[in-house]
Amino acid sequence: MARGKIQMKRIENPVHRQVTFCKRRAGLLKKAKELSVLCDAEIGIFIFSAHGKLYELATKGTMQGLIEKYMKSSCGSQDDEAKEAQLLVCYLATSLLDQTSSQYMLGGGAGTMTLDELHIFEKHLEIWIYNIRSAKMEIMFQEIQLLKNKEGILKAANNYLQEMIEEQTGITNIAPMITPYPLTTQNEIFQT
Amino acid sequence: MARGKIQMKRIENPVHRQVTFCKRRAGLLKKAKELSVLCDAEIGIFIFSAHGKLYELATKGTMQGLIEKYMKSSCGSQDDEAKEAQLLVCYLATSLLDQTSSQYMLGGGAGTMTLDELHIFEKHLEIWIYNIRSAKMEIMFQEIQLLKNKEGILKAANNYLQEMIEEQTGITNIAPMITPYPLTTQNEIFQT
DNA sequence: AACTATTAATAACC
DNA sequence: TGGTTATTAATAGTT
Repeated sequence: MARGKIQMKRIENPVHRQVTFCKRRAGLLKKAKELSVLCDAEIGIFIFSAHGKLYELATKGTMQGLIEKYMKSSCGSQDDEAKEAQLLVCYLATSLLDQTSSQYMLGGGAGTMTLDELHIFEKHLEIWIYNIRSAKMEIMFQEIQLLKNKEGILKAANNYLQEMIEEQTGITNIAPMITPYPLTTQNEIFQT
Repeated sequence: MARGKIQMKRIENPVHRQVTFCKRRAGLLKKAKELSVLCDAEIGIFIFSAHGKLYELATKGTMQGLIEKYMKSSCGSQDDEAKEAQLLVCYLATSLLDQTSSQYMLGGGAGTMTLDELHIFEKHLEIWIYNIRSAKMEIMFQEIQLLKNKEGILKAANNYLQEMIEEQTGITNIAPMITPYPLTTQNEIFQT
């Protein structure tokens, strides 16, 4: 917006890009502060530079508080189980992130949660552990199936090779072999 | 920035404030998009109006992804256990919030976590459950102590009343009474 | 929501 | 980086 307008696309010259990043970043944060003051709004901004460096602003309170508020506001269009899970995450995040000490928020027993809250929390975690165990079981079951399939394929291949050898040599008492290379079959869609 | 400058303080006229909020909010988001495009930056903004309504922007990817990235960037100055716990929360949040389906992310078994990840996750939750149970136990222990104290006080009061009655009436075989009102003692610092 | 007179932001340059 | 200035962009007050 000065000395000629610029195209709204990535600035290719790295020096120009860096200069513009600094200036516009400062401008953006200034505008955010102004908006917050003038209109009594609460604003959070994160800016990650192309190289991953973080610049942040939180008007009023902390970024953690804003993130928490954001989660409460935006997790509003989902069904019950997912919502419940998200609330739990918010709860965990709140409890933990508010904590600056070295202990888990529950260590020491004099934390901020009541007995009822702890009870609910415990039940949630139990459900999660149950779900995790189910997921683990399913993954292991799939792996077992996969291994069984492979075993069957290898045995079949082995038998086939053995028959070929028998045909060619007339010798019948060769021990079963293991095929030394992978066989490509439709079962390979399970990646190991 | 037009037709006269304005003071950098809350606009008291609600109509003016609302209009300015709309205009400057649009301006801020526009500037953020421009900065993102021009300088290849990743930007997230939340704006909560004074009444709590949320307006958000995430250039590139989702706000959840940005929050995650933010947490990874900014949770860098804490000790090990707290950091571990925070990473776990990030992990939970990521896994859950990326999910729009009605199931927990682990239901169905075809989720994004590997067996190793699930294993670690399970261990973390077990630790948490252990900590929660410890906290519950401690709270319950305190309550038991409190109840025992109260019991002792009530018994003492009961005895005292009984003695008074004996003195005044000469009758000795009245059954022990329960005091009908609470006694204020130093043990009341444990709030029930 | 549209219109402008102004102010504020900033692209190019140093 | 940090400052200057010619321009453009944003917007305060108004309709």
